[in-house]
Amino acid sequence: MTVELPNTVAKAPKTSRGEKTRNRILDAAAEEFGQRGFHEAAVSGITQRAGVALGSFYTYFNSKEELYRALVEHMGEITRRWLAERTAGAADRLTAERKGIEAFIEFVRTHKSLYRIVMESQFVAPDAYRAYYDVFAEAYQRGLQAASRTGEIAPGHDEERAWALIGMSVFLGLRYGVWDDERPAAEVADAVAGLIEHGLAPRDTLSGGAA
Amino acid sequence: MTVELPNTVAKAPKTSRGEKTRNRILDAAAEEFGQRGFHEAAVSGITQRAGVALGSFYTYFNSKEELYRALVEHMGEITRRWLAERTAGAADRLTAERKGIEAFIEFVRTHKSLYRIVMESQFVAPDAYRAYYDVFAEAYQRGLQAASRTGEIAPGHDEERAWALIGMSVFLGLRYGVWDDERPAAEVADAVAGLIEHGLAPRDTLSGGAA
Amino acid sequence: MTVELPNTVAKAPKTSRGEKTRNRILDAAAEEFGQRGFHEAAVSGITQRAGVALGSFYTYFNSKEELYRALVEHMGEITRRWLAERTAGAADRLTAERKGIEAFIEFVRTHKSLYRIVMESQFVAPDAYRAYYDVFAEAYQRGLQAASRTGEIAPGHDEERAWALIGMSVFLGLRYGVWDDERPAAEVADAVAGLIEHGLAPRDTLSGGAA
Amino acid sequence: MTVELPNTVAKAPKTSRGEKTRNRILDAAAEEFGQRGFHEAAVSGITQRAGVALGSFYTYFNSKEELYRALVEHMGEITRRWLAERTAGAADRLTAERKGIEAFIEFVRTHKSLYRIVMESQFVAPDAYRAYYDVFAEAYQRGLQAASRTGEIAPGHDEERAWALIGMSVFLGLRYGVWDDERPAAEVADAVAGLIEHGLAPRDTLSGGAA
DNA sequence: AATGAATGAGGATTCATTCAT
DNA sequence: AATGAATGAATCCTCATTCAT
Repeated sequence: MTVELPNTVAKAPKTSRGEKTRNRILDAAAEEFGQRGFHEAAVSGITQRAGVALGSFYTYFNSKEELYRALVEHMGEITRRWLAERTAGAADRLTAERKGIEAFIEFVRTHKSLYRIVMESQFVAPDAYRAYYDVFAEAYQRGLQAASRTGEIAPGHDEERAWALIGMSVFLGLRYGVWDDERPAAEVADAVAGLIEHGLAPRDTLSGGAA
Repeated sequence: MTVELPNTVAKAPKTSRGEKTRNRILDAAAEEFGQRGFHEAAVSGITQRAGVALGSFYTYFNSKEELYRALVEHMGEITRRWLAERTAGAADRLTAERKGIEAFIEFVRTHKSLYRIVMESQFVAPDAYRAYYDVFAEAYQRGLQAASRTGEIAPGHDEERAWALIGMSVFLGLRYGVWDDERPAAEVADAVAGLIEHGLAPRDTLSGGAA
Repeated sequence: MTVELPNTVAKAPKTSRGEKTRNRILDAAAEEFGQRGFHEAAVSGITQRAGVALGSFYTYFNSKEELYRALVEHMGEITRRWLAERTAGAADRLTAERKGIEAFIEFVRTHKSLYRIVMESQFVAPDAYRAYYDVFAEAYQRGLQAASRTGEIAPGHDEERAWALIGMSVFLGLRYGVWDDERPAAEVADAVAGLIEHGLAPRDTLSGGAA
Repeated sequence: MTVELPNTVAKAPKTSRGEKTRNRILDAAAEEFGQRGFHEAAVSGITQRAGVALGSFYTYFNSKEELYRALVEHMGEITRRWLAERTAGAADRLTAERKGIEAFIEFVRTHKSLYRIVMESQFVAPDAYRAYYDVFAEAYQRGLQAASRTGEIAPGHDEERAWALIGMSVFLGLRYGVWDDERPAAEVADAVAGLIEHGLAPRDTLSGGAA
């Protein structure tokens, strides 16, 4: 894993040797944080995993927390790329929704311990956590707006709908990705497809049920 | 606040004085944990808030974590009671859904710092966290089953639908209860009402949109 | 077990009910101290075993240590009585020595955990520990003096001989009483009988070996 | 004092500076434990004596108890070296016995507070205590066997004799080394020499006393 | 850059003893 | 006498961070 330190590049390496060391620390940190959580994780544990001296940690990062934030931001990019790739070819918005849920569950399963970092960031770096979801919500919202303009989905309050749909994915990811990963992701996505599709679909005047 | 220590009644007070002290500690702990989080919270901080000696903490609780768990379980009860009371009079399932979301957002707002304890328990007492939501999910699932039997909602995979709907509430609660509590809860609930109602409503053969 | 509080009777019970409570505490303390050692033993553990309230401990004893000392002194009496009874009928001093070793090993085995209290007192109440052995040494010394006057044993430095012989018993007791109690005590005593008997016996001019 | 950490080399220093610090802590610990005993001794007391920060203790030792054990094992080596050096030139086994007692008393006097660590280990690290004496007993036993094969001493049960003789030394060391160090050690050894020598010497058929 | 030794604040927990009822 | 609640000093250990080499 190679993490591009985002905006606040605190301590950039200047040699390729340094580059390598920094990356080893980053990888080790992802493991340590993912497996043990922020508070149980120790900087010394990270450097041991990385096979470097304790002091080297502070050559590249200003603090344990700074590295943690970097990891969260990195996860944001990873997540978005994963979802984008897997929902790209969707024929329409509703198909994209189903695919998105499936992809998210698979993402969580594939990055189970990494994903833990994101979840825990709510209590370690709350602003990073919020930023993680805000980015999604905004993109989601734009997607819904576009789809409702084209009539693919019913018009509605897109911000709230975006958060609601994100919440669905997150909890399905928790339940069927983190806690129980037996059930095929597609099956889970299919199980809620009706809920989402009818929930979003344009209302037909003749539509039954909820007026 | 009076917390009935659940199963593992570790150290029950035997006098009314003890009862009072234990409750003072419980209240203080809820504040301390809610405001500072589990790791920042100090037992000494709790006892200071409670106005009792440090040692008194251990007269009633075996550890900081045990008390934390007790609080999470207590929150489960509080939450269920709150929601039950506020969705009780709903005319039908779909109304109940909308009311449930509204009520949950209000709950979060009302118990903002307490609710933090629940969320953080995912990383402090993961089993307690899971139990918190499992109880909801089971009840939710039963509710959906009943409603689909009576034809109030479309039949479907109730377990997955339950988790999806819980996720919606949780994230709306996070977004509009914890992070931003300006927007009237009813307004938020209304904003997603269509999504839920059409999503769950019995399908009409003539219904347009999602096939 | 009933311990007569020795000289420093701190808090004597005045009723027969009090008498009973004090004795229950004493018995419980012997168990707790014997099994867990002075530092691991807790006053609350003692009172729990005794089935009385924590506070009652201080109705009868001024401190944890005071009780401990009482127990050590009590053990002195027990030990002496045990040995006296078992060496009483000895035909002569040398027989008494062998019997004494056997009896001591058996004593240690019979009171294994109680005996621990004596040993540990060296670090908890050093004066009590010393007193325990001083009493033995003095009696031993008098015995040796008498025996050497009657010619039963060779004359010698009785104080040093007394301590040497006590040391033998104590270590045989530790090795074959506390650590390993399989070997019949009589066998162990027999195994060192020659050492003691020849060591103490009157020297014959024709005696070989050590001049 | 330089202690070679035995088997479980937990945290070996990698620089000479570290080596020095570890040794300072070791020396300070020997003082603190020797003077105050294991339970009264505080890690902070040790580091203060050593003139290092509290945390440095844990740079080299995993726990208070681990260091204590290291000290006990170290004492085993010291004791054996001391005795070996001082009994080396003995003309025969019986002389060696007398010299051994004298040397042991002197050892105890010279390392009075260190020796306390060994004695107390019975209640802090019982296995280390037992190992301390087991090593002696085995060597002692081998020595007795060899001597009885050459006819220097009477044949007999060497294991039991070894423990008996160790017990003698230990108690003479306690009485005349720890509690009272006025009497010249040689005098004490001489006082029990007859006991040991006649006790061990080969039996002459004409020997009087004990048949 | 890299190393690893040194630091010391911080915090949970224990438990003998006191005291009010 | 008996109870058990209340106290708070005491102590071990962790670990992020700094610094000298």
